[in-house]
Amino acid sequence: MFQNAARPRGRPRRFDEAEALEKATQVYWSKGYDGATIDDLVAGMGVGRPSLYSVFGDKRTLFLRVLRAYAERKGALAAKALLSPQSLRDSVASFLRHAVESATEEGSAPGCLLACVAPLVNDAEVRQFVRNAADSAVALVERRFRDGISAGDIPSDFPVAARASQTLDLVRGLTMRAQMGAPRKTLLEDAEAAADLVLLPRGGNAAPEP
Amino acid sequence: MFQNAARPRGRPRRFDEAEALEKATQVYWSKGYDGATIDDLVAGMGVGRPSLYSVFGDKRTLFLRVLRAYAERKGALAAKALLSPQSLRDSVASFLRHAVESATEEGSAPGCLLACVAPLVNDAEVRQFVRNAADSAVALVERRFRDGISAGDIPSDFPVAARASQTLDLVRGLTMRAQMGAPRKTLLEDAEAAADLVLLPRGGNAAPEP
DNA sequence: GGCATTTTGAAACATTTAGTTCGAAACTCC
DNA sequence: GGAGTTTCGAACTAAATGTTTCAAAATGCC
Repeated sequence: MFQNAARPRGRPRRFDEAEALEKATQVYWSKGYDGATIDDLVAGMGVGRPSLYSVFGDKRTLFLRVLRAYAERKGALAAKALLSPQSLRDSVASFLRHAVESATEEGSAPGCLLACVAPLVNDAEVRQFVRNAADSAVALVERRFRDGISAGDIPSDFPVAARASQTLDLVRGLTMRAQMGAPRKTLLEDAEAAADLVLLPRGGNAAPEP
Repeated sequence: MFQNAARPRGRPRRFDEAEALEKATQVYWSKGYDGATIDDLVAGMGVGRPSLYSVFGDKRTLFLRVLRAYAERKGALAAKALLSPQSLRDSVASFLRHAVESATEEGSAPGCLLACVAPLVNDAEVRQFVRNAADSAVALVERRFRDGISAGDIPSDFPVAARASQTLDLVRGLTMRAQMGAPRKTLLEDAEAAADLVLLPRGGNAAPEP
């Protein structure tokens, strides 16, 4: 009555797969890939060791699943933060603010799994994934800048590509400071300032006031 | 005749302490703190295991020594890059360029020990050290900005504190991209653009052309 | 040359780690 | 209720890891 999907045949699982993956995210996030032991994961996920291996594969495979789920979830939130607001300035500020809030969320380790811990993992597939995620992020910001040009929020000679990658560099900087323990309040103020900076008109020209 | 310092009494060391520390830097840098095993260090440093322990202490102590030496060396180079040029724009560009060059140096792992691997080490002393290094760096840039105001390179209402921390956030972003495998050429171009960005006059005002 | 002193290399040690095995438990289907 | 299927918990294994021990080697001092 409660589940429309037919219940599988054998003994039912004691854990929820998505929930366990979320818990695994926290473990990897707070301890790093090498620093997280299987015991840490077993304890943090609330899953027996054999279940961990049979359901999620080995440590590396689990990390990849964690990373993919994390990137999908956080990527969607970041895109929403960037694309929801009307004005470009609000979009960029919201994007940066979201990054800071996510990196300073209580209950999670500070920083960012994708930005701070994954790049350090010595694995070709992980590194490729991180690169792709970074490329997607800058492409997203670039698109928003182009829409801002169409909407007249910024001049048509706005250096879209450069400012997009600078926006992401600033996000990385804020995220790393979050991991280093910088307080959320400071970082939120800096996020606002960063939004102002990347939207500044090119040097040497007067700023148009639309 | 060769050494003015009296030679110590016992069997002479087969390795140079500073050189071994440099090699250890490379090992920690490329493999991370948890990822670097004592075997890696012994192999990379060209030092026997007992010598490693008797001279450098345990793994954690060695990492702290490595980190301190690294920060001192790289900090001096960064300060030189920032303070040598005459014009402010050259200073900032040189600072950013130096960061990129250091993070993409061949023969070393990409990225930065202090920016990419140390913050992930789960140790209070390491984290404190990283925080202090970050604070020193932003203070250095702030000072350069203030000198730039005195020299008339930038207007007196230039937001020194904000732009200094943004400069360092951009450095962090560039460094992380280096670690992710971004090519040096791209990063050097982006470093120039970053220097232009952080020196842009405040929005809404025309840029003074001195 | 012999003695004190320091470093070295190889091996040993205790612990931790990633990954597996296996019987018992919990469920569905008949 | 019993057969078949899947998961669970605990113990196990083999390898890796951080650290130490110890005798032999290399030096200075007398």
